[in-house]
Amino acid sequence: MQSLNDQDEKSAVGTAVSCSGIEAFLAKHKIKPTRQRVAIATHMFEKEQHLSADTILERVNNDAGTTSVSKATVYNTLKLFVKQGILKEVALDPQRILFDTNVSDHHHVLNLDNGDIRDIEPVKINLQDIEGINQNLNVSGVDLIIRVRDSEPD
Amino acid sequence: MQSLNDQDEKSAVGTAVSCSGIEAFLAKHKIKPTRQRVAIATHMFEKEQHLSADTILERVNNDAGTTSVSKATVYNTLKLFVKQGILKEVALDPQRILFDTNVSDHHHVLNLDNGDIRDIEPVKINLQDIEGINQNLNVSGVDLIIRVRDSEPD
DNA sequence: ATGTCTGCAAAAAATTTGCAGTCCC
DNA sequence: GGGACTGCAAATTTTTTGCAGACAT
Repeated sequence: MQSLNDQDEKSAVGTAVSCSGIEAFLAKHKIKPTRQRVAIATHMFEKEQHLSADTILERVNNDAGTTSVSKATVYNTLKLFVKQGILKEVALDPQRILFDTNVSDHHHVLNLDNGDIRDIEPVKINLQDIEGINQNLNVSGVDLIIRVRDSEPD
Repeated sequence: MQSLNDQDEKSAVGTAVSCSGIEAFLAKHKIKPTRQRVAIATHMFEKEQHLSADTILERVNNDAGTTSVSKATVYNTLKLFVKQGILKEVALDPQRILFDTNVSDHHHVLNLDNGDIRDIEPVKINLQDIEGINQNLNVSGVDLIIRVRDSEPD
C-alpha cells in the first residue's frame, strides 16, 4: 500500500488519485491536463495497479464518461507520464510490458497461477557481493521479478 | 564464463558451439537441423552473447556462407530454441528483448555507459525475507537486472 | 500418396512519426 | 499571426498465423 510519494495534496492522492484531483495532479507534474490525458489518467490512477497500453485503451474507450482516444495517443501519453515520473514501465516478462502506478523504488512478485502482481520492498544490492565486478561502478537501478506458484512443485 | 551445461560433446561445446558441432547440438535438443536453423544457430552460438532477433537476422543475411532467412523464420526459430531450452529470452528493459545463449540460472548487470551486459551468479531469494508474503508459495524463477554506470553520479 | 513438419508471405499487432489543427501569447 | 504543443492517421516495426511446398514413410 504505497502512496505516489506526493507530499501536498494528501486527500486527492492516496493509493490512487481521485477523479477530481487528476487535473491538479497532472499539472503539478508539468503535464497539461487535456481531455485525453485526463481520461487516460483517470483510469490509470483509479487505483494502484499494473496495466498494459491495450487495457488502458479499452477501459478509456468503454467508459462513456470520458473522451475516447486513439491508440497512438495512449502510447504517447503513457510515455509522457513515464518521462514526467508519474508512471513506471515494467517488463514483467518479454511478452508483457506494463505501466505501474507505483513509481517508488520496488520490485515485483508475479503469481503465475492467478496472475497477481504484488509490489515488494527494494532489495539492497551490494556490488561487493558480486565477484569480479568493477567496484567503481555505481548502481543506477535494479529490476527484480520473482515468479511464484501457489502449489508445491510436483 | 559459463558453458552451455552440456556434458558430452566437450570439444564442440565450450563457451559457445563450434560450427561443425551445431547440427549435433540441435539434434540433441530435438531440433531438426535444417539449413535455416543451422544458419541461425551458427551465428547465435558463435559465442556466449545476448542478441536481438533483428541483429541475428542481419548477421545471418550478411554472411554469404550461410543460407539467408526471412524475419518470420528468425522469430519462429528463436522461439523454438527457447522452447527446447537452448536459449533464454531476456527483457533487458521494456525496449530491448534479447536472446541469451546462457541458459543456466543467472542474472544480468547492464552497463548503461557502454552497453555491456555481464552475467552474474543467481542470488538466493528467501521468501522469508519478504514481509507479508504467503509462505506456501514456491519460487519458480527470478529475474534480476542491475543497471550500473561507470562514473559517479554528479 | 498421405500425414507431418518447415519456411515464409501475408496478416495482425505494437509502436513511432509527421503533420493538421489548437491553444496561447 | 506565430511559435509551441496536441492528438491521431498513417507509416513503420515487431510478431504471429496460415498455408504451399518439402520430407519421410
